[in-house]
Amino acid sequence: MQLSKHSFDTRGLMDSLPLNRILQFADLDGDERQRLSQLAGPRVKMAAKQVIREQGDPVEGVFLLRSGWVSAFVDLPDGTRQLVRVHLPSDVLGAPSLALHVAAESLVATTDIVVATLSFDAMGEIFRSMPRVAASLFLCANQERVILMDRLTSIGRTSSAQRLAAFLLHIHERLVAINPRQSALFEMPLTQKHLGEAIGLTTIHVNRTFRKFLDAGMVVRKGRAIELCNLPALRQLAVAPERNWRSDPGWFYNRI
Amino acid sequence: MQLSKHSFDTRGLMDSLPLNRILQFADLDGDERQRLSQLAGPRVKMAAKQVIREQGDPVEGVFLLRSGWVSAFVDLPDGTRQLVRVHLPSDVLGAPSLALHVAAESLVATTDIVVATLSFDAMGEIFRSMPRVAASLFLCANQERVILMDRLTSIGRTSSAQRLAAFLLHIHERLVAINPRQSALFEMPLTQKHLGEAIGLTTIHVNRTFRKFLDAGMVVRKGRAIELCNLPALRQLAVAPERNWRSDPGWFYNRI
DNA sequence: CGCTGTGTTGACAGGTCTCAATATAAGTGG
DNA sequence: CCACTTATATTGAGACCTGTCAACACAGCG
Repeated sequence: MQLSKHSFDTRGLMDSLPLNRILQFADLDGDERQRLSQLAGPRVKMAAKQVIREQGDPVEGVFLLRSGWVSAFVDLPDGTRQLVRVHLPSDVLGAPSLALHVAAESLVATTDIVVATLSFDAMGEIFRSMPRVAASLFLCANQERVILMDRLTSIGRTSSAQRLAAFLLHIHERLVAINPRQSALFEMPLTQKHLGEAIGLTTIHVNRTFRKFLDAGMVVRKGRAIELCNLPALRQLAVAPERNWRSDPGWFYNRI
Repeated sequence: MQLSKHSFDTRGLMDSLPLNRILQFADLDGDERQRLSQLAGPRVKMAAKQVIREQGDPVEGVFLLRSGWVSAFVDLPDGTRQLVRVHLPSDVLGAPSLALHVAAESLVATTDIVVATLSFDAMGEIFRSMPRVAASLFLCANQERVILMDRLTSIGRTSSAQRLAAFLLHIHERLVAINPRQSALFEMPLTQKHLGEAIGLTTIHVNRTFRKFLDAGMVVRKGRAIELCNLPALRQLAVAPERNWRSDPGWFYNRI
């Protein structure tokens, strides 16, 4: 990992990780959370646009995003790239590449971020002695698959306006999952170039499509933030099926 | 699951499952394989076009594909659908929906198939007492994420010919992974409609694109089979990055 | 034998991309 | 704080790729 000059280590019990994402399917007990936090490496600050790990780099573990946004790209030889995932705080980064020797995706800080590392040894420890945490990671990976499947469907089967609406709604829903009091107004650090790379359109066409949303009053821009003013209309436009993630603790963990 | 009238139960030690996919990252010992086979439910035969589990159906576990091809679709309200995954023998089916109450994808038999079930209880047992098998499932899930990311990149950033080439090559590579002696000639049970649903094109455009491959001699059709006659040309056309899956047993399992 | 699913082809419409240019905002160094 | 540079956003015109509509051939199958 490229270390920022501002990087520093504050590992310790008081320095608990944001585990919202891993804990979403069921509560882990205090001991499990504490051990998980202890397994994480030092937290590292990085500036926006810094590269956490580039496609082709050797895989030495995964990362836990403590704060900020990270974009995962698949780079193509011609210089274009596909934004395959926008990561928000508490996300596990880079796990897909665990199946590979070298990273399949480039992880790029979209905002200033703080990340911690989870080494192979830490992963091994989790699977060896923390089966409920292992199951949580497994479920998160499968949740990511559903999200990728929905993105694939959006890009493969729907128009530019539908794609953009679905993507903006998806980001909003994820922010709500992190903070239930999140309103429809949120900071949007992704540029229109990012949006195009995410939904399979050119920057120019994203601009035209986004402009239609603005003109229609469905979205309003306020500085670097946007407000989704007409969620029902956006939802109707974006035909994406609703996904209700499991949150009933007993369903799976009781069996472990 | 919809039971075929031909379904029958042959669970038993002699009835070992095809575990190529789960074993790909590392060898499990005989005891682990045996217990895994015992955990699986009865094997069930189903005819082509039968639905294993439909989008919206309650999730009660996952499936192990013993033989045949299965397609996973995300269905849209307007009747169109995205083919998000082609499953081959030894694949785990339906795992993405573990994170949900109801299935995110429809699993449809593309050929006549034989599947076995893996219940929640079986999954719990795996995570509780077979950590190396759990890790294998986790790695498979992450491998699937890479594959989905590559499909997303293909659809989002490349032309119709590039998409079709990448998809045909992907199928071929997976067949080779199952059978290293697999030649470039293989049965293709997917219709052009399937292909279009997989790579985000209309059937008609798939036909035109495929025809160009035929006219160029890159692909030859032999009955229900096709032969990829010019793999280098197809690979150059499909800009998809090559993914070399880990197969060094020690890297992760030694830590468990 | 008709039926249904699949493959094939042409003409045309439409959505998205490309190219070019400009405006606006953000970042940087003096 | 300003001048400069860079990144991002915006707009128009035209080309190209892909989709739509319509029609027909062909095969498998009951």
